[in-house]
Amino acid sequence: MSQERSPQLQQAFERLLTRFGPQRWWPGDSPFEVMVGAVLVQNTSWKNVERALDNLRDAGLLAPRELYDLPQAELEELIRPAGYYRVKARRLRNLLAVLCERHGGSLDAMFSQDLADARAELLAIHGIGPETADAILLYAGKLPTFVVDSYTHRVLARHGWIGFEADYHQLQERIEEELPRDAALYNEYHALFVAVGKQFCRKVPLCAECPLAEMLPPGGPLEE
DNA sequence: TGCCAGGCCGGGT
DNA sequence: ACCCGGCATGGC
Repeated sequence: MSQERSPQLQQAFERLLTRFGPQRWWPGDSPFEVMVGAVLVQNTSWKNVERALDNLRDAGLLAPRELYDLPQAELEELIRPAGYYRVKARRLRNLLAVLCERHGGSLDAMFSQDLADARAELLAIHGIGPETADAILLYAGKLPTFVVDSYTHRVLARHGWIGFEADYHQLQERIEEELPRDAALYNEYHALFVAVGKQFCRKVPLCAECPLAEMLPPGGPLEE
């Protein structure tokens, strides 16, 4: 019954936090900006997203109604630096339609539902997948859902904490069952996974200087 | 120069 | 169920 839970993820969190310090994610001045950024950053570097957000901010469009009223062609031009600008304009408008037409443009209204309901609502939007939905819920809504990304997957799998074949849901369950259900912790931890991933998982996988190197299984990182 | 980045969708087998 | 291509810009 009281099954013993190994504290590996908690230990990894401590190490990453010690090494990298608080990440203060998500960059953005308002929850709405965070929400927009979550769509724009899909498979894209944050640097490019910043340009797009700057354009929107300079145009005074970082508000639900203002952005939703903008013609799609103009939206496309403004977010162009973020890449995939035609798809993303469509995806943003799909999201804005739900936000504006179902919740009167109020993020608070959208996030005051049960987490499961809010998540389902986001996932039903064309162009919003699990990672984008969770990023919006956690970073814009402060709701406790863990954001899984490719770095998270690699780190956990290479340490043997989960199989490489694990899908998004399995990873999320595995992580959430081992950590206290705490939005601030999830927030920091996801950002730390990205930090360690960028530095150590890109070219040289989990090299000796990786703060998690000592937690690797005997024989080193597992291969895919 | 080529490859990649904080995904997601649709079509083919 | 699986695999794969499309989507696009900017940085290294």
